[in-house]
Amino acid sequence: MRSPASARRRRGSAQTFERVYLRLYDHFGPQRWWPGESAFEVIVGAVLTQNTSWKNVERAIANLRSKDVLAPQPLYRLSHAALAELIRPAGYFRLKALRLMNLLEFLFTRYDGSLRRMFATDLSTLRKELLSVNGIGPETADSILLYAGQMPTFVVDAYTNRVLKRHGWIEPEADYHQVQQLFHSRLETDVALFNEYHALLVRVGNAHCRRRPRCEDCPLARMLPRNGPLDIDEER
DNA sequence: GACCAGGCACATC
DNA sequence: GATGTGCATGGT
Repeated sequence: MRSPASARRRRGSAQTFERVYLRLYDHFGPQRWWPGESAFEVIVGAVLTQNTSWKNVERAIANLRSKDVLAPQPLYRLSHAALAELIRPAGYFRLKALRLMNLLEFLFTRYDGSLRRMFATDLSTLRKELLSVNGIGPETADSILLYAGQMPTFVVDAYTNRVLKRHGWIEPEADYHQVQQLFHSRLETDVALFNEYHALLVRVGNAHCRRRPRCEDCPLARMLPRNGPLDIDEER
């Protein structure tokens, strides 16, 4: 645990993170994430988007919707082969069909197929449970918790990492937990803030930090420390 | 034709 | 514990 004095000395204050957020919000406006019409659609999208562009995920979700199976019960009744065929455009379709089946199996055996019951569980417990499902890793679990369950956990994805690393805010080898801790320690625990902040990082990552090693022309240029990565607190 | 995209599990050392 | 590999479609 840090003393108040050392907390004041750490690089990258809560105020810095607020300034970054406001800069992004002013520049891009509200992102209104997650792009999905229901909590269940968010969950399915979170699995389908693993290492896959969102455009391809949209095709797969459109297939599910056209067959009227974009809900727990109907999706659970599909065979692996039928589900795989519908989600083919999202890539890794056999693997993702299996992962969705694993998740549905969990939802029905543990929570009787009820998302309301599942999200009534406390955050820490449910996160552990989701991580125990084969095919659900930290990013997918946190996306489900935040964007489908409205639970306050920060999502770290390829965009988050890209933006932070390109601007030198974090060490290149920082892992998922460390990056998440950085946000948890600097931000108020607030679902709407976590939601919008992550969505804005994706937006700026798409617009500016994609291929260039440094992003001199992006809204975040020169906003953060020139002298090395930020300190990561180990406890929240 | 190479490279990339909103990961994750598993094998191997 | 660290590193490498398979999984697959569609856009640039």
